[in-house]
Amino acid sequence: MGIKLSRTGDVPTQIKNSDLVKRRRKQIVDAAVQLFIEKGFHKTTTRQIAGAAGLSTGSMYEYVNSKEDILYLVCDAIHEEVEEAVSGVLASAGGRDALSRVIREYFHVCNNMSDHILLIYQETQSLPVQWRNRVLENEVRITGMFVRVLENLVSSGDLAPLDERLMELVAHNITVLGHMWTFRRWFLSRQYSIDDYVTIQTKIILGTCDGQNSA
Amino acid sequence: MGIKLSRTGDVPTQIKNSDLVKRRRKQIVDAAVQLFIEKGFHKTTTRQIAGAAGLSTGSMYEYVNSKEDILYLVCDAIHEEVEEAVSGVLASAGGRDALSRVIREYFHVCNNMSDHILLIYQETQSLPVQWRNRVLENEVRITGMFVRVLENLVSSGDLAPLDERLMELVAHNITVLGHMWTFRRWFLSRQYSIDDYVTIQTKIILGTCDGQNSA
Amino acid sequence: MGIKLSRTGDVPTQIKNSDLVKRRRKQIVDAAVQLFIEKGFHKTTTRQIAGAAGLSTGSMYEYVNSKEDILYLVCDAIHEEVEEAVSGVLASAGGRDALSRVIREYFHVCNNMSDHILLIYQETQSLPVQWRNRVLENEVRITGMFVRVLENLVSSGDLAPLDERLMELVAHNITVLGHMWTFRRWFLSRQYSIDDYVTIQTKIILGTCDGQNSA
Amino acid sequence: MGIKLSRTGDVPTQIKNSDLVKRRRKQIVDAAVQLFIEKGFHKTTTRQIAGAAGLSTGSMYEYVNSKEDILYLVCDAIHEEVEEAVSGVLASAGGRDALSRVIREYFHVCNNMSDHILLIYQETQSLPVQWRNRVLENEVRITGMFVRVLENLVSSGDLAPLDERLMELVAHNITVLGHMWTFRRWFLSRQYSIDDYVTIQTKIILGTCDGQNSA
DNA sequence: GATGAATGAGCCTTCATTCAT
DNA sequence: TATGAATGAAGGCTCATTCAT
Repeated sequence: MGIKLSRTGDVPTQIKNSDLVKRRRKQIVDAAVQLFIEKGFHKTTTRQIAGAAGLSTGSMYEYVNSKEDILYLVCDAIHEEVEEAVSGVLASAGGRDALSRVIREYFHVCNNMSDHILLIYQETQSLPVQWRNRVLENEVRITGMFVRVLENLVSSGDLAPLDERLMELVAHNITVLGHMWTFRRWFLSRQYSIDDYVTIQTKIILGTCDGQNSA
Repeated sequence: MGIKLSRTGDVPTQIKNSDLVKRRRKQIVDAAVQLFIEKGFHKTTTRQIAGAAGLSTGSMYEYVNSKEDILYLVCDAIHEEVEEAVSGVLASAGGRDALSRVIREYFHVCNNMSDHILLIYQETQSLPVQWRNRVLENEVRITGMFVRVLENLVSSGDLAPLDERLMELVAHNITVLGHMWTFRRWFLSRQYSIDDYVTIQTKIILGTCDGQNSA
Repeated sequence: MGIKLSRTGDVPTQIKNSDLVKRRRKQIVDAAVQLFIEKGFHKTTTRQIAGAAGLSTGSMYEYVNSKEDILYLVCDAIHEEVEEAVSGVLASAGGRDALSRVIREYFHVCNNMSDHILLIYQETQSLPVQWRNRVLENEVRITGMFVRVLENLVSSGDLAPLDERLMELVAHNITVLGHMWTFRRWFLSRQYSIDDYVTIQTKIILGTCDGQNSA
Repeated sequence: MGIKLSRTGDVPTQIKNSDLVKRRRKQIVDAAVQLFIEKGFHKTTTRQIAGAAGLSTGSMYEYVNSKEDILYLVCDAIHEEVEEAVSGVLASAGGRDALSRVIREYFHVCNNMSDHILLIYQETQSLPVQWRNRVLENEVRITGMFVRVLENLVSSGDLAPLDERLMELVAHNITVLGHMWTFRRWFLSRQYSIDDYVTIQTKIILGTCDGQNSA
């Protein structure tokens, strides 16, 4: 978890200087994220991306082999950001209310990265299979972080023992309930602020753990 | 709820015979659903759709004004099918275990219509705003059905009184937890059968209701 | 000149009843003229014409063989209308001021049928050669009417003898100067009313005749 | 008048090298003029234009945004050519017979550019409004050149004083009588050579000026 | 390493015309 | 006669990618 393994190394390049590659790819990804969010992957042209990234079309194609490459890079960057944000809290997570704090933090990340998360839901399908799988794995790795939080809490006694499978599912639920805010915010926000949402869902999730306890 | 209001009447046509319109559109939608699922909206061509529907391109465009029309028709048909399936159970839903039964049914619908539900998550964005909104409304109408189930249970005494807002959120959770199976099945199914999934999530959801009670 | 030879008889039909043909074709032409003026020949569809004419597409094609047929019928109808209007004045044309009266009348016809005349300038080219020629002949036949007026005036002594070729050219000038009002009205009308225009151009044309006299 | 202001700068491009733009657009316009004259705007395909211009379709669209752009470029080029030709004579126009010389020159331009002038009469309507207006303005600017010739002649005493409005109308008449040769040449040329035409019309026009004098 | 012009396959859509009913 | 659904060739335009400079 401490290892931040940038998987983007797997996207091959024409360029030798690897620092330059990193720098240019950042430009590309930053530009692309915005554009993909605004107009979607298919309605964004490579020209627009290159332009927004401050590169010529030709140049861009020396740091990237296809438009799909860019999409992968984008998805990866998004996941990395989510992961990083979450792992920040995890570091300091301990004690009774660790779970609530992690949930709160994570849901706020989801709130802030709404568009990015939606992007992944919508465009992952456009990726070549291999990369689609990579993105899906990223997705479950994030869930894995929650599993570990739960495990720690149980082992520290801060949480009553939980069935292994249940624990995993609870982690998935946390993940997806965070996402839910991103695709239903347009509706939910009529009645709930993000804080309301966090509060209630937290109760529900914790209730799950407790309730299950007594079941 | 009993009224099956086909909203597709809003998509205008060149053809006068409205029975024919219904028939041809079914051909079109049936063809398109498959193709969209296989290759995505953008990688499916109108010629492919027309061909698969057994129509000439020209003919197809007498029943539809654009490729986007087709996408809308597809989304609408999917929602209609989901709604219909769910409302089937609702009719006979009563008594203590009504909620479990509805959940089970709904989750099975999600399981069966996995690809269709994914399709909606992925392609709704490609719709013109007005129709995108229509599709989103369909989405919450389905959630509304669960709200009503909960209300009925509470009012019949089969469920302990629930805060109004909580009830709504529970309904959303049910909806989205059903969807979760569609986008995480590739992973979850390694450890859970759909029935396992139903069982555990049902417990969690019911726990929510009970647990909340005691909170 | 007295003979109103409807040249439209040359456009063949499927239908026997020739009165019906005449009636239906009138519907078609009336509809088409408006549409062609509004949107031009190419941007008007046969469907629109049929619709506006109160016929089904199929029906229309029983009175007409092609879209070009319709254009020809339209051009012909316009010319017939112009011709008729002009020949009305001719009948009563005599005496010193006959020429001014004819000019005034004709220019007012041009003013009223501005759009129609423009239509002919713009779309004649889209006609099959044979019909294009027919339309061009119509055009010169109208000019011929002015030639005859001049001849009559000369032979009645109301106009000084004019060189034959000059006379013909004057007739063409009258015709085209009438048209000029239609394509330059947008500009000319800033400074001249149609009546100003008539007055001045008449002077110029008459001056031509007189001036030429003394030359 | 000495300033040749190419208005085509208003048509935007993807290409940065503006010399190249000029060169390629010349290829495009040259090809298009021929094709439009031969078959008309609507029956010419963009592929044909690109082909005749020695470009790929894609390439052509880097220099132009639509087929209508091409039509505008064509109309503009034609007007520029006419203007240039006429302004050539104007430069050396002075003395008694200046007007005749200008008329002769202009009518010969019309004779040589017959097809081009017809093209403008026929296809201007297919232009988006804004450009249509531009073309119409070009048209009156050319007329303006004749107005100025007349003014000079009057002020130099080579022509008797003329009413301002009359002068303007005479200029329009010159312009349109030149055009007349283009749309009626098919008929007129049976009896008049272009030189005959020039001679007679010149007399008529000059007669106008003189005759009007005495009126 | 960078640039940006060139490419051309392919897409969505239109519409004049026909023909079975 | 009248209807209107069906046809399919063709058209305008886009855009990911390449490559000469």
